[in-house]
Order: sequence, then C-alpha cells, then structure tokens
Amino acid sequence: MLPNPYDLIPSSALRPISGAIGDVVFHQGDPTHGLYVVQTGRVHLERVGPNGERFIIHRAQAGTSFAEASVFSEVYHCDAVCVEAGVLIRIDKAAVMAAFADPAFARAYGRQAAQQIQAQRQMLEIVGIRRAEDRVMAGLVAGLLDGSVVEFAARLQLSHEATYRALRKLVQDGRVTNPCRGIYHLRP
Amino acid sequence: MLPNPYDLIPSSALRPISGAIGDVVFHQGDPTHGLYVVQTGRVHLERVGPNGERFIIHRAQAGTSFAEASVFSEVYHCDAVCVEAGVLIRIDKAAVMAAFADPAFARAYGRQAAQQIQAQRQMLEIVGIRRAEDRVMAGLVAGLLDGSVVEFAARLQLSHEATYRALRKLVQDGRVTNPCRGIYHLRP
DNA sequence: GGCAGCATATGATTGAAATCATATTGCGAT
DNA sequence: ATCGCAATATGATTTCAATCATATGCTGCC
Repeated sequence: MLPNPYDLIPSSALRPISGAIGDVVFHQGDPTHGLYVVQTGRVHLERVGPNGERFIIHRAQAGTSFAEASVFSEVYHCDAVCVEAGVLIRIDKAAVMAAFADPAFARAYGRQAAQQIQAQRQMLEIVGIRRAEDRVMAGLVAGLLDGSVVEFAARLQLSHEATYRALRKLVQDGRVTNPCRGIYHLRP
Repeated sequence: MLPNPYDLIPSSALRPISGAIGDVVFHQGDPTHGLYVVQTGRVHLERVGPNGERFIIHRAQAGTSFAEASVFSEVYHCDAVCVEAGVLIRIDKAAVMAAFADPAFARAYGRQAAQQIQAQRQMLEIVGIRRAEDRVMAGLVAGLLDGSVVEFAARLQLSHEATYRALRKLVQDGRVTNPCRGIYHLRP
C-alpha cells in the first residue's frame, strides 16, 4: 500500500465519531471542521434541490475519505448522512492545512489524489459505454471484477442480469474464459 | 478563478509541444517526463486490451491537464493520442516534485485536486441515474446546463433528443421553467 | 435578402437493458 | 444432514432511451 497521507497527521487532530444509521454528520452550510475517513459503515453525501429533492452526490464506503474539499472551504456544501452504522475519523482542517508545509505529506497527498482522479476518469469513461457487452469488457480490462459479479455489476452501473448475459456472450465469443462458476478471465 | 498550482512552477520546467492529429504524445511503458496541460486541441488517453482493443480511459479537453499521476510513476500507463491538433504544455515531473516543498503550491494543488475529485464523484452519481428525467433534473441541480442543451446532454451521457424530452416533461410538471427557447431554470 | 448550418424541438420506430420470474449451486449455521 | 440464504445463471416480458425522421427558429455570411 502506498503511503497514506493522513498517517502523517498528528493524532491529536483526529477525532473518532460513531455514527448510527440516519445520523447527520454535517449539514449543508455548517462551518467546516475538516474531512472524514470512513472506518466502518457507509455515508451518503446529499445535496438538496430547490423543491426539497435529495440528490446523492457521493456514497462513501469503508476505507475511503470524504469532504476533502472542506479543508479549503468555510462551509460544507452538502449533507452527510450515515446510512450504515459505523465509525468515522474526523481530521481537523487546520491540521491538514498545516501538514501541507511538510513536503512528505504534500507528495503523498498529491500522489493519492492524482491516482484517484485517474481512476475516476476511467470509471466515467467506462460507465459512458452504452453496450452492456462493451462495458463489461472494458470493466474486465480495467480489472474491476475482483470480488463478486454482483459487485462488479454495481460498479459498472449495470443490472447483474445484464452483466451475466454479457459475460456469457464474451465467453461464447472466446474473448473471456470462465474456468469455474463466478470466475471470469480475459483470454490472453 | 482559484490559484492554478501550475502557475507556481518555474517556466524553465514548461515545454510547449505542438500536436498534429494522430500524433502519439507518449506510449504506454515510455519513461515518464511529466504531466501535460492541454492549451488547445484534444487528446485521448487509451489503454490497449489483451486482444488489441483500444479503450479510451480519458478525453482531455483544452484547459485541462492529464497524466498528473505520471509525476509519481516511472512509466506512463497508457497511450496519449492527439485527436484534434493543438498545443500542449509539458510540465517536468522533477519540477512538480520539487514544487511540493512549497506549501503554497501544495495547498493550491490539494485544493484543485479535492475539488476535481468532488466534481467527478458527483458526475459518477449523476450518470448512474437511469431515468432520463431524473438524470436531467440532477444535472440541472448540479448546474451542468450552462452552455447549450446539446453540450448538457453530452455531459449527462444522454442523447440530446432524450434530454429535450425530459426538459419538456419537467417544464410540463412545473419543476422547471423555460422562459425562452433553449433556456431552462429550476423553479424555486 | 437569401442561403447554409446548427440548435431547438418533437413524433415514430426500434433495440437493448431493466425488470420479473425461476432454477441451480455453494456455503455457513444449527 | 439440512436449512436458509446469497450468488450464479438464464428465460420472458416490459420499459424506456437511442435512433431515425422531420420541422422550425436563429445566426452568420456573401
């Protein structure tokens, strides 16, 4: 694993927060305290439309951070709601700001951010592919099928049925091997 | 406009590169020189699949950067091909690495990266919305309709016809106003 | 002025993925 | 062992966006 920039933040700037389901971690417009790392559970970031519709702008999984931009902002720009109970770590924005003076932190942060941006761009390209078969193939090339097919399908924004069918088609066309139930590999 | 981190890089580290259509800026496996900023033209980043299929992993527009992660890598992990003639600026990776020692650069970089990550996450959520009407509504809430409807539709990964129909439906349902041809606003 | 070209718009048809339904397999708990 | 449950897998039907077609308004150009 690459150096996690947040390991370089003094622990005094870290605050564990336990979130029950439905808990609002912060509200749109609240003054920012800092960014969050999800240890366990899941958090949704939501923006409220003019007529009260709630749009999810991000689903933060365990092991990921969210509200990174709040470090550079005076107020939060969305709501954060705990949708699965767990523990979050809040990292104080002043500590992050200060840490940028440490070149080791700055480079670790830069590296992580650059890789995340690259990965997200790739995901945007992949989910933009219309044909299920092509999308599944692109997902396989990108190495997105590491866990279950159901999870793979969710990442591809396809129904798992459509994903199974596309996989079968790719196997029939000889582009993919299916050595055993649930396992698919690109034919070299 | 927020401070562009690359303005803080000494100009000696910048190299303008003119690209004709079809020019390969770099190949997968080439040793990295640095990242690129597209001044004019367009560049596709492509990864080659095991059977020679080419998957576009990013389309870089004028005014955006690409291959940022190459600063932290020994070799490029994809091909960069100029699909519209223009001028690129290459920023030397050593200069970027060195610049992270400057807290002002580090913070500017961090801010830009955090905002880009946030924007990309939001785009991923939006293009993941199945119903054209909901997707268009989310796009409007996100402020994605600044230029033409055609451009808006492309951002949403929808056909412009579907986008027009969704907009009309939203107007009929009173959720959006259409003060004049081509202009749509959220009803407050 | 008149023409070309593009954005805007909307109707008709088609196609592909979502959805619904139904088995089967594999695995952990009791 | 067997019960229950989730993942795997595939068939049938429906839905809805893409596509094709057509028309109009607007803008720049000669």
